[in-house]
Amino acid sequence: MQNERRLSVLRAIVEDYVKTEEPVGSKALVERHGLGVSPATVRNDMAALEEEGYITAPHTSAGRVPTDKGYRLFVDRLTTVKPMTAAEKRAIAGFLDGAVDLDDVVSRSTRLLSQLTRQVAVVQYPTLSRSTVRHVELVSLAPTRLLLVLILSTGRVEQRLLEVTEEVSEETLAGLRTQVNAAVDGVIIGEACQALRAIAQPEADAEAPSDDLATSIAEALIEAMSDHRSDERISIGGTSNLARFGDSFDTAVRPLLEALEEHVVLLKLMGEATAGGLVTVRIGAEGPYQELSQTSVVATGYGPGDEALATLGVVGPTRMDYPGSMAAVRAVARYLSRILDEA
Amino acid sequence: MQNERRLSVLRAIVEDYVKTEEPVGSKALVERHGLGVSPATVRNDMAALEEEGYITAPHTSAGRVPTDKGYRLFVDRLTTVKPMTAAEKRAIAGFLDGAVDLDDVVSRSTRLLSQLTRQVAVVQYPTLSRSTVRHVELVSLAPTRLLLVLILSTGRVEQRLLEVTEEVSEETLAGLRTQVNAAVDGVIIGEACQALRAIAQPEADAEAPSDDLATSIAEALIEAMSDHRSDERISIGGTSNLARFGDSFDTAVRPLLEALEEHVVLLKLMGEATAGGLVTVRIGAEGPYQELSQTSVVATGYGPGDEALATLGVVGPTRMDYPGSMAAVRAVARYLSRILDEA
DNA sequence: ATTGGCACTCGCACGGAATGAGTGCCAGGC
DNA sequence: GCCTGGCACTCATTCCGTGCGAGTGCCAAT
Repeated sequence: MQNERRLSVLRAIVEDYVKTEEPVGSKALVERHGLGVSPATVRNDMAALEEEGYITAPHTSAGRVPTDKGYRLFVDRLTTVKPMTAAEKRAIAGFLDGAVDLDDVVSRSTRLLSQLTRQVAVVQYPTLSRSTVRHVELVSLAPTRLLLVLILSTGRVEQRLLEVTEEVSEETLAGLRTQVNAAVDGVIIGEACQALRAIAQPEADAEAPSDDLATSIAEALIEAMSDHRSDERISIGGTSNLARFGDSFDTAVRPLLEALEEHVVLLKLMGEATAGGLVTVRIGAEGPYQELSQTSVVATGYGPGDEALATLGVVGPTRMDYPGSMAAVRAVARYLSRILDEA
Repeated sequence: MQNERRLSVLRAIVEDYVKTEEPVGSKALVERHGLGVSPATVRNDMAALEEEGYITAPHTSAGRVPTDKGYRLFVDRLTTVKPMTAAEKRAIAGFLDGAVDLDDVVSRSTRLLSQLTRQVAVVQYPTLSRSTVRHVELVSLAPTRLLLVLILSTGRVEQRLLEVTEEVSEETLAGLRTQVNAAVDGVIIGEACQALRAIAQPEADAEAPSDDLATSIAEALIEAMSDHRSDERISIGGTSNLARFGDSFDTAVRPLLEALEEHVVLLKLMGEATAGGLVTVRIGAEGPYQELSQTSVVATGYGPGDEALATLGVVGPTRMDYPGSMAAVRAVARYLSRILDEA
């Protein structure tokens, strides 16, 4: 693939097809785009492109449609992420600024992203694993019932109810509270778990105030920290945008709807978080799920300080406005990261 | 509508139509159901039923289809909610018992309900308004940054970050903590707000420790308590079940998908919470939303002690298995209420 | 290398006929 | 009086056959 014009032709085909949703022919191409050659020339180029597998003809007498390989080349080499307009930037900032807590931030981001791209938006809640512990609070609700509150640097709050066998006095609790906080405050999750394990199994230390109690508290906290469920929590929005693809319902929409229910699949699909403005694009059958051979994923990582705590992105049919989606995904991830920075 | 057999015919039509998704004719009716009469007789009854508006014929030479009015009569008089089997009950209990916190309970209920009914399930988070305050915790994260944690009797936990201008000492905070908790512990939300307002505006009381601080804390708590967002929080699941209705995509599925994004609309649709085993059924155009003339809602209230704190139910096309859906909705609401009772 | 010309290929939309499920009505039987 | 078998009728759906047109592939000319 060296020829310069051929690339332009491919670009034009992708752009036209995404816009019109119909196979595009040689004549329409030269009219709509200003490539100063005749349809016949374009036909030659198209034949070559088809030969190389970048486009395909649904049937003999129809125009051409990009293949997955064609889309891939398009996003890799033929497109530069167009920056958002100032107005869009303002809209994003304004929309996200009103958020009151982490849940709200995530749900607003989801709505925003789905509206910007008119696709289905997926936002993963910030992962626990790399965040740090900000505070642990122990509250006694009833004589034998405790509430553990775990506050993380991302703003996420996990709580656990804990029934204990013996009554717990306020003093004991206060002691434990300071002990636990001394051990884990400001510490990264993984190490905090280590520290808690040490508390849970006081190796013949005589100074442990109330072994059973400390042990069960520590275990509950460890469980809360390593809870898989939290890694899997995601927010989905804009499902109704799928209505635009009422045609190809069985091949494209149905499998996607099913995948959206399978959060685990979805997360795998979004892939590893890659922060720092790098947007990953997964096109069609480029993954292990052949049911999703018609859907693409545009995703990126986000998190405070360019550290990718979680992923966010949009999913939709392969026939998608990639430059627009990539720009929106990148912009939202950037603002979201900034908000987490401040918090 | 007096004739006994006519009612049987209507019931048979509804059951058959729901099962086969096709207009049902007189011949098929007498074959599949054991009504011991000839097709001709059934035809007469059908003509009468059509006259009265309970069924309609899509076109001259097709079978009959129930109208909304027909479904209405069916659910009101022709069906007894069939109890769940023992196995189903066990499955429900087992599935809901593993939940670790309120979020988990709600999301499990959603999944459960959508799997039982093969419809889209909607579960509203327990409303704040009628629940009581169990505990308020004030945590200082940084010298000028506080975290307020509000724990309610339903197990719901709301948190708010609060920036203050002056540094707050641990002692001041402890004093405020006891003061606030003394005022609101165990008190129903509405009254707790009253009590907090009293704290927020200490009417020339000299003993207030730090007016500004107390005021802003109280205000943040009031805001958290009366936050509309929480009343609107709902969990949706089983969207992929809509795929079964790939036909009638534009008339049924698309409007429903759109309604599912509009949580406010959805909540209005679910209607007033009616607890105590009473299941409400809204059929087709029986509401203000003409876009949803093809969708029905089966809902009920739930909450601890038969007090309806929130609603839960399923939405789907009017052609729905009403007895099954009603039974599932009732069963899940019952178990969910029981769990909230225990918590 | 590009271009105009031209024959060719198919998918699709349109129209008419055949099909058949289902109805409405009527006259006769229990 | 209600039920039943028979019969003519309706009309959506299906199946072909045809014409049309968009679009291609190739070739000869520039």
